Amino acid sequence: MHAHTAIAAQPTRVPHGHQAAVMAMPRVAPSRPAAGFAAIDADPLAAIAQFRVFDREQSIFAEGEAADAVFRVVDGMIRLYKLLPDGRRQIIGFLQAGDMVGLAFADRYLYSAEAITASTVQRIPRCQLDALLDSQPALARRLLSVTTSELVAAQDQMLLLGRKSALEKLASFLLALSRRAGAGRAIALPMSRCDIADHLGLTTETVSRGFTKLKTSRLIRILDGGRVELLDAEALADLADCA
Amino acid sequence: MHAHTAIAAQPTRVPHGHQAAVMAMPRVAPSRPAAGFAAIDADPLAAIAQFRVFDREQSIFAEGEAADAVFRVVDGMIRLYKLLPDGRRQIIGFLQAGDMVGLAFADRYLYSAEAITASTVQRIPRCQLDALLDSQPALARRLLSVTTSELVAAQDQMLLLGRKSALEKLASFLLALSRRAGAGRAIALPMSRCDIADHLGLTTETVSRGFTKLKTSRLIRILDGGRVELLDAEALADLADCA
DNA sequence: CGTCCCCTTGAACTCCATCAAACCTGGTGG
DNA sequence: CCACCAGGTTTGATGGAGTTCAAGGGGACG
Repeated sequence: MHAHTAIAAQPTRVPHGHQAAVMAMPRVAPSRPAAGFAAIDADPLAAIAQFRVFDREQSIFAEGEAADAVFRVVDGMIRLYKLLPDGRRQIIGFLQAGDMVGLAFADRYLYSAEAITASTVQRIPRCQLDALLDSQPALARRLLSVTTSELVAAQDQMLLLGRKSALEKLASFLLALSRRAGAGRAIALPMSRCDIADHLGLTTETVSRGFTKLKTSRLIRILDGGRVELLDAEALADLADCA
Repeated sequence: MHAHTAIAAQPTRVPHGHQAAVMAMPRVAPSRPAAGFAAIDADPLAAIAQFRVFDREQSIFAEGEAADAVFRVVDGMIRLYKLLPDGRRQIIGFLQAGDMVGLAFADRYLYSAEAITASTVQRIPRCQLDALLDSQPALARRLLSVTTSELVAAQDQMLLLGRKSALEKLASFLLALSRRAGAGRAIALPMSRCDIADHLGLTTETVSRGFTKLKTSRLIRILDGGRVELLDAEALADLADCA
C-alpha cells in the first residue's frame, strides 16, 4: 500500500526563529485544511525536526519514493499533485506555513510535492515519528485530529470537482484561500494559472477567462505581485455554493 | 446549470446546515480489501456499540446534525453525500461492512448518510469514544491509520473527478469496487445509476451509456441482481489510469 | 531591446449535459 | 395470473460549457 497525506496544522509560532508567514485562523474553515492545532507547536516534533530550504519549483519528494519522512511547512508554498500516465495532473492541495505533509503509515509517497515559491520546511524522519508516537500517546490524537481536518477539506474538494461549474470552482477557491489567509481582503496567489487549473479540474484558459469575468463583474481586483483583492466576498460566496 | 435530484423516494428530509463541522470516513480502499479492520473488531469499540438496523433508503444522519456518535457498518451499503443549495449532489463514498463513518472531532456532521440497502450498523456514542481514547491510547493510532487510508482514497477520487473522462471514471470505479470486494470477478452494485453518477461527477445517462459501451466492448457483463462481472480487468485498468 | 514564459483572448470543436421518449422490472391489485 | 403502474434504465437528438488549437500581449530578466 502506499499512502499519503496532506495535513494542515496550525502553528502560531514557529520554533528556531523562523516566522510563520500566515495565520490567525478562523476557528472552522469550511473548505480548507484548518483548525486549531497550536498545541503541536509546543510538542516534541519540533525537537527532532531538521530544517530544509527549497528553491522555487524544486521537488521535495515524488510519488512512489520511499516515504521516510514527514514534513511541516514553515514558510513558502508547496503544491501536492498526482499524475496520470499520460501527464494529466491533479493538484491535491496547496500547503502553506503550518501545514503538514507526508503523514501516513505507508512506505511510499502517494503524490509528489514541489515548492511553488522558495520554501522552508521541517523534516521529521518517519522512524523518529513512530518512536514519538509510542512514547507520547497524546500525539496520535493530535495527528488524528489534523488528518481528519484534511479529510474534510478533501471532501469539500470532491464536491467542487464533481459538481461545480468553472466559475463556481474559481469563486470557491478564492474564498477558501481567503479564509485560510485570515483577515485581509487581499490574498497571495503565488501559483500559476496552470496550477490553479490543475487544482480545480479545468484548463488554464478557462481559469483565465474566469478571472477576467470576476474582474469585469467587480468581484475581485488584481493587485501587483500576483495578489488578488476580494471586493465582494458575499457575492463570491453566493457564486461558490450555488448555481 | 442545475442538476439533480437527490430526492429519491424518501420521506427523510435532508436538512442541511451550512455549519462547519467535521467528521469523516468514506471508504473505497483503492487497493485493498478491508484489511486493517480485524484488529478493530476485537477492540473495545465493540463493547460500547449499540446495534441498529436501517431500512433501504433510510437516513442515518444528515449534514448539519449534531455529531454525537460514530458508526461502523456491519452489513449493507451506505452512501455518504454532500449537497449544494440547489440540490446538486456529490456522493463522497459508499460504505460497506467494516467501514467507519462519523469519526471526527467536531460537533456537526459534514455530510449525510443513507442506507442504500437494508443495513446494520454499530453506533458508538461520541462521548464514550472520547473516554475510550483516553484510556486506550493505542486506539488513536488505529483510528489514525484508518483515517489516513480514507484520505488516500479521497485523493484518488480527486484525481478521478478532476482529470478523468467519463469512461475512465467508470472503469476506475468498477475496479475500486472489485478490489474492495476481494477475489471474485463479480461485484455487487446495489446503488442506482444516479448514485454512481453522483459519485463520479456525471449524469445517469452518461453512466448508462458507459455501461453499455463496456458491455459491447466485452469488458464487463451484467448479471442478475444488479451484479457485474469484470471480464477483462486488465483492459479496464488500462482504461482507468490512462487515456 | 530581445527573448522567454506566462497570461489573455479568439475561434472551432467535443464531450458530456440536457431534453425527451421508449423500455424494462418489480410491485400491486383486480 | 395478468394488467397496470411507478421507478429506474436505456437510447436518441440536441445543445452548451469547457477544451483544444491558435495567436497576440506583457512583464521579468539577460
